This record gives sequence, C-alpha cells and structure tokens, in this order.
Amino acid sequence: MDRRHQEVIDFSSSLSDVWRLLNEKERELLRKSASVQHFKKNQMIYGENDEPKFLMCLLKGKVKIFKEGVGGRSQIIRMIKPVQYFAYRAYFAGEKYLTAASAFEACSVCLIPMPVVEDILKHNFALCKYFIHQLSVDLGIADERTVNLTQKHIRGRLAESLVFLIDSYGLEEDSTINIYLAREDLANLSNMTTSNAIRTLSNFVMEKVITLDGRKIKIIDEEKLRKISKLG
Amino acid sequence: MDRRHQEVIDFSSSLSDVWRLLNEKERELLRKSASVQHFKKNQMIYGENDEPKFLMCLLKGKVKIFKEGVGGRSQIIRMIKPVQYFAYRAYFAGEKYLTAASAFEACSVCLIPMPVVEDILKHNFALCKYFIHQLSVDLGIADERTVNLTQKHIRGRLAESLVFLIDSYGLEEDSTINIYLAREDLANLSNMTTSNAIRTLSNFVMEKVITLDGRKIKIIDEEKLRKISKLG
DNA sequence: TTATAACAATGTTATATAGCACAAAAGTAC
DNA sequence: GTACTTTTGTGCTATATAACATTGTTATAA
Repeated sequence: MDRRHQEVIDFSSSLSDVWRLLNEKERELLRKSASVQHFKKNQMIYGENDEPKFLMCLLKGKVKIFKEGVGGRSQIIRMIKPVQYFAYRAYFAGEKYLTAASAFEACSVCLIPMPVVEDILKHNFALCKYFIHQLSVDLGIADERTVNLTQKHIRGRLAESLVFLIDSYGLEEDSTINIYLAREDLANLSNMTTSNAIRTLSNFVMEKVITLDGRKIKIIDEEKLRKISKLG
Repeated sequence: MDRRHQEVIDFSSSLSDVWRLLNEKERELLRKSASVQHFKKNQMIYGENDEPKFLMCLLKGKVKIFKEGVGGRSQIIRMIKPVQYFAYRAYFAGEKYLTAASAFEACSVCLIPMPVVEDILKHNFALCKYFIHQLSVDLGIADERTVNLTQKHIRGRLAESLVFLIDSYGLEEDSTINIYLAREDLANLSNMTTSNAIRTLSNFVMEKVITLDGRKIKIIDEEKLRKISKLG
C-alpha cells in the first residue's frame, strides 16, 4: 500500500461534516479520486486568478485566505482551521479564484476534484444543502465584515480580530491565543497599518486587556475585549 | 378569478431563471403557494433580526439591502432589480436577517414560502445548483466589496458605485443613469459621508466625467470613470 | 563571534476624511 | 399662496489614521 493511499484512508475518518452525508458508494468514489497534499509554511495553496479545480479540506495546520488590494496592501478575508472545507466558491460561481490561499503554518490538505463533487451533488440532496448552508453562512459573515471593517474605529477592528481568533482557534490553558500572527498579519486582518496594529496592541496592554510576549497574545479581560469590539 | 390569482399568473411568466428549472408539478405548487405583495416607496420589506420566511422575487421596482452600522450610519450592501431573487440567505443559514430591505421605489414582490422552496429543492438538483451558483457569485462580490470599500480612496469608491449603478440599472438614451439616488444613499453605498459624496460628485463634474441635474447623473466619460474606479 | 535580516516599537508629520454649521434650493403639506 | 421639512451645496475645523523615519530587539546565518 503506497503512502498516498494510506493517507486517503486516514483522512476519511476526519472529514466529518461532509463524510457523514455520503453513502458507501460515494465514499468509495472519494477515496479513489481524492489525494492529500502537504504545504510548507507560507507556501501558496492557490493564487488569485488561478483556475479552481479542487474542493479542499484542511486536515492539519492553518490557512489564510486573502486578497491583494490597492497598492500591494493585502486583506485577510478569512482563516481556515481543521477540519474546514474551502476553495469551492470560485468553481461554483464559474469564476477564477478572486482570493489567494497560503499555508499559515505547515498544512495537510485533502484535494477532491470538483467534477467528482458535482457528480455526487447530483444525487445527494444532503450535500447540496450542506453547501447552500455553508455559502449562506459565509455570505452573512462577509456582509457583517464589510460594515465592521468600514465603520468601526481602529480599536474596535483590532479587538474584533482578536475575538475572531479566540473563537476560531481557541485559548491555551494560560489564556494565550492559539495562533501566532505577525503584527503585519494582524493588521491585514483588521484593515490597518502595521504601526497602528502595534500601537493599538500596546494600548490594550496598558489597559490590562491583554499581555504580550513576542507574538504570544494572552487574554486578560476577554469581556472588556468583546465590549471594545462591539462598540467599535 | 380574484385579483391575487391574476397576479400569480402574471408573474409566473417573468420569474424566468427559476421558473425555467421547474417541472409542471412544481410550477403548480408555486402558483398555489406564492403571492404578490406591493410596497410603497421607502416601505420596509424586512428588517434586521426578522425571521426569514419567504423567498422573494422582485417583479417591479427597485430594492435596497442595507445594514445599520455603528452610530446609526447605514451601509447599502446591494441593490436588487427585476427580476432578481433575494431574502433567502438568512433562511438557508438558519439565521435571522442580518440585513434590512426597503423599497427604493414602488415595488411588486412575489413571496414564496421557504418551506415550499425547500420541498422542491429536495427533488430538483437544477434548483439546488441555481442557489449554490447564486450564493457563490454573491459571496465573491462581497469579498471584492470588502477590499474595495476599505482600501480605495473616496474618489475610487464613488466612481465604483456609479459604475455599479450603470451596470445594474443601465443608462437611458441620453446617458443618464437609470436610477435616482439621494446623495445620502450614494454615500451609504460608497461608505462616505453625504458631504463627501456631494463634494466628490462636484469634482467629477469639474473633471467632465459626469454632469448633474438634481438627482440625474449623466455619464460623459465612462471610460475615465471606470479608470478612477479601478485605480482607487 | 559578527553580520544580516526580519520584526517590533515609537515618535513625528502629513493628509484624507469626518463633523459641523449655515445658507440656498427644492419638495411637500396645508 | 405660505409655512415647513428635506435635500443639496460649501466652507471651516478637528481628528483619526497613514506614511515615514529611527531605533531597539530578536532570529538566522556565515
């Protein structure tokens, strides 16, 4: 049994959400056509304007989805954690990718050819429903985000990003956020410059909302943080 | 034949996109369960936090979808024209409405109970695909919009809104945009204050990109407008 | 070890845009 | 018609934030 096949067997147990919606025949189809690929830290998974070919499922690691904006400034659109599906929007819309994805840390990604997914969709209403639901949720998040990023002030935006990171990746026992972002990434997530991300973080430290140790962010007063996030 | 039924017959011919995907039985089901409602100018169609119950199809008029942001500032998320479907995202996501919708001018809206839609979806893959496609396209637009609204400067954002209006509602023979927005709405679409919308419009007039006559906006140099929109 | 680069912190300056006040114009109601 | 509200247009001021420059700090490599 070659290594590749081995991995396919492995991942199938963890594809949870989608896997549960399939019958044995469909699962067999996936086992045959899916493959696992590994990405090094900062490696590109797909780029803006690439042709979408695969439904991707993040098995291990963290992925950032981002867009290059005006003047090279990049905006992080969302972060992916295991086990989340991504990279399917463009295909369904009949477009090229509008965003890019890169491995935020070393990643294992399961690739399922979109035509295979489409074939299964034809006879599997539960899976259709899954995608409709997922896309609807994401669209809601995107609409929220538009208003938050444009209308909230810098403190509110940064606080919101921290809350988002807490909710996505959780806290360690010592209340450290379970992901280590460079200040620049935090800025790209919050729509501000790196300097302002740094400054505002310092302010939060002074106000005893967080403490900093390099890229480690420890949450001291989560309630206050959520309040700052809400009030903009 | 009562007036209501009459209207149902009328609309069925114009529901185009979706209607085409249905068989006779499904159409009959729609005819029975759908109804048409009229809204006066500025009347609320649904509000933030309302429970979503209907798939809506705009038959006549114009609708704006917006969100109340920080400090009463509202942000127009998208505009709907005939014959477009809307109001379904929240139901599919299992959420209340995150946005509000109001009649921008006198409107006729066809209401289809979401449970009926879901019933049809179960056995109609083409319709599933329609929604998956539509949601995917909208999600792409939302992602684009996030970056544009946050990173482009005021001229770029206003120009983009004008281009959007041209593409959505078209131009009359004399190159007037086919929708008459208050400066405030234009501002809410472009994420700026009313004063700045007015000022920037005036600048565009001076630069001979447009001319103004009250709310009538006549496009003089569309190419230049698109250029301003692109370059931020 | 030193050299080199990437990142973090912070102060200073410049500027885009919001906020406000007020006047003019246009709609709307009575 | 008059009174009233809403919308539009402009100028002025305040301010949030970007842009830039500098310095300190930490990693990485030679």
